[in-house]
Amino acid sequence: MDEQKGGTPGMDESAQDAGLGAELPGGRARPKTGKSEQTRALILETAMRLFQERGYEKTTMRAIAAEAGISVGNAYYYFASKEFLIQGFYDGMTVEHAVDAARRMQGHTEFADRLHVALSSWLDTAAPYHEFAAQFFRTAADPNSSLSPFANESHRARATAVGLFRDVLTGSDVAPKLDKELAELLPDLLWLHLMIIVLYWVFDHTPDQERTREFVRRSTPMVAKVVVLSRYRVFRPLVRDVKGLIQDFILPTIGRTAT
Amino acid sequence: MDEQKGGTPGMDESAQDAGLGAELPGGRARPKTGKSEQTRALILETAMRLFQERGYEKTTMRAIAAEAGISVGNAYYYFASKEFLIQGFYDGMTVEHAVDAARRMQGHTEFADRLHVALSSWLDTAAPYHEFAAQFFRTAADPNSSLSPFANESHRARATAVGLFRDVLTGSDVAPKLDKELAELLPDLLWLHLMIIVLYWVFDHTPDQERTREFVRRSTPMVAKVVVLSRYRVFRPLVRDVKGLIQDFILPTIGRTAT
DNA sequence: AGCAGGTTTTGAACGCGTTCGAAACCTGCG
DNA sequence: CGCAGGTTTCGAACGCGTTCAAAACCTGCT
Repeated sequence: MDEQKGGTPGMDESAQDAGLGAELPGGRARPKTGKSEQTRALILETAMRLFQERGYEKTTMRAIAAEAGISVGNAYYYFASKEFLIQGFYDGMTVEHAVDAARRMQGHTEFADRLHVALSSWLDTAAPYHEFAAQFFRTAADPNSSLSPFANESHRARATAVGLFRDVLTGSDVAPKLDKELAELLPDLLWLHLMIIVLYWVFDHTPDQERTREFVRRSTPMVAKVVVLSRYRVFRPLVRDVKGLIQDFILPTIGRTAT
Repeated sequence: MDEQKGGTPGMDESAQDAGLGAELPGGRARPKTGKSEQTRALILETAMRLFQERGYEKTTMRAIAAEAGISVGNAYYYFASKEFLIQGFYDGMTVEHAVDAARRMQGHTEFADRLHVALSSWLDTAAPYHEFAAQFFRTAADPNSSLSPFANESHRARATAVGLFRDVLTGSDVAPKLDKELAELLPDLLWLHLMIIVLYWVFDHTPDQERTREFVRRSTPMVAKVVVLSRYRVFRPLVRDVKGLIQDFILPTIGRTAT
C-alpha cells in the first residue's frame, strides 16, 4: 500500500536479471553477488523445505527464520510477505518443467503426442508439491495478489510456460498447416488449457493424482482434434469469432509481451 | 480439523431446512426461532454492511462484534470463521439472482436471449459487491475450504444456479431439438460457463464492469451457436467424446444430486 | 583511525483471527 | 423454589503475519 522505503529488494526480482546465474559480467565493482543473495537463497530453500514437510499454513515465518538461523525481520527484508516465498518457488518449478518437457518431447512430432508429453511432464514436476501447491493456486484467483498468473504483467513463469507451448506447436506436424494468426494464438490458449488442468489437479485427491493424469490422457486427443478440425471450411466463421473474442478480451488481460 | 464440541450451529446450515422461512409448522414446542436466529441474522447483516463499507480485509471480527453489540466469542459461536460469513452472503445473492433472472427471462424464447439475460442479471445482482466478492472467489479455488463452489458436496448456491440454467434451456426454442443426454448436461456446463465469466469479472476493473458485460454480449451468441451446431452429423463424434469426458471427469467432482 | 553513507539484521511490539474456560441465561422437573 | 442440563454469551489469552525503529555491519574516503 504505502511506498517502499529505500531500495529494499524482494519486490522487483522481475526485471533485474533475465538468466539464471547471476554473475555480473565485468565487475566486482559492487560485491552484489555476495552475502545478500546467499541469505535470500537460504531463506527460500529453508522455506520450501518446511513447506513440503509441514504444509504452508503450518509453517510459520518464525519457524522459517529460526531454522535458517536468522531473524523474522530479516526474512521480511527479502520477501515482502509469506506469499512472495511461493512466488520464488513457482518460478523455479516452471523452469524445471520447461526443461523436462523439452527433453521428453524430443523425437515426437505428432501434435497430440507432444502436447500430452508437455502436460504429463507438468504433472510429474509438480507432484511432490501437490499438497501445498493448492495454497498457491488459491491466491491465483485473487486479482489483488501479485501472485496471480493472470494479472501480473511481468510474470516470468507465464512467459516461460507459454514459450514451452509455442515449442510444442512449432515442433509438431500440424504447425505448417495452420492459419498463421491462429498459430500465434495457440500457445496462449494451450497455457490456459494447462491452467484449467491445474485447477482440476488441485482438487484431485486420488493417489499420485491418477485421476488428473487420466483426464489429460483423454482430453489431449480431443484438443488435438479440435485444432485440426479448425482448418475446415464449415468452422471458419466460428473459429474467426472465437479468435476475435480471445484476442480482444482474454489476451489483453494477461500481459502479453508483444503483438 | 478436530471434532465439534456440542451442538454448535453454524456448521451444518446445509441440511437443516430446505426452504427459506424457518417457521416450524406445528409447534412452539422448542422456541427455536427465537433469540438464536435473531442473533445470527444480526451478525450476518452487520458483517455484510461493514464488508461493503470498508472491504473484507479491513473489517475485523472485533469491529463486527462491536458494531452488532455482542462479543467476538459470540460471533464465533454462530460462524465457524470469518469466511463462513461470506458463505451466508453468497447463498443469499444466488437466490436473488435466480429470482431476478427468471423475471427478466419472461417472454424470451430464443436460447441466446435467455442465456444473455441470465448472465446480465448475474452481473447486475453482483455489481454492488464487486470489490469484496473478489475475496470470496479467491477462496473458491481452495479445495480445503468448504466455501468452494466446486468441491463442497452440498453447496446450496450451486444447486440454485444450476436450476436456473436448466430453466434457461427448457424455456427456450432449442430445448426440444436437442439430444436428451446433452440436454441433461447443459445446465451444469452453463454453470461452469458462468464460473468462467465470474473469474473474468473478478479481474475486471473497468467502471461498472463494462468490459465483462461486453464480453458476455459477444460470447453468448457463440455459445448458442455451438449448442445448435452440436446437432449436426459432422460433430457427432466430437460431441460424444466431450460429453463422455465431462460426464466421467467433471461432473463427479462437483457434487451432483441425481443422475 | 575515524567518519558518512548505505545495506543488512535484529527483536520487540502491533493487529487480527481464533480458542477456550468460565459465566450468564434459559427451561423444565421434582 | 431449587436444581440439573443445555444453550448462549463473554472476554482474556494465544499464535501468527507483519511492521518499525534502532542496532550492527559494511564499505570507501579523508
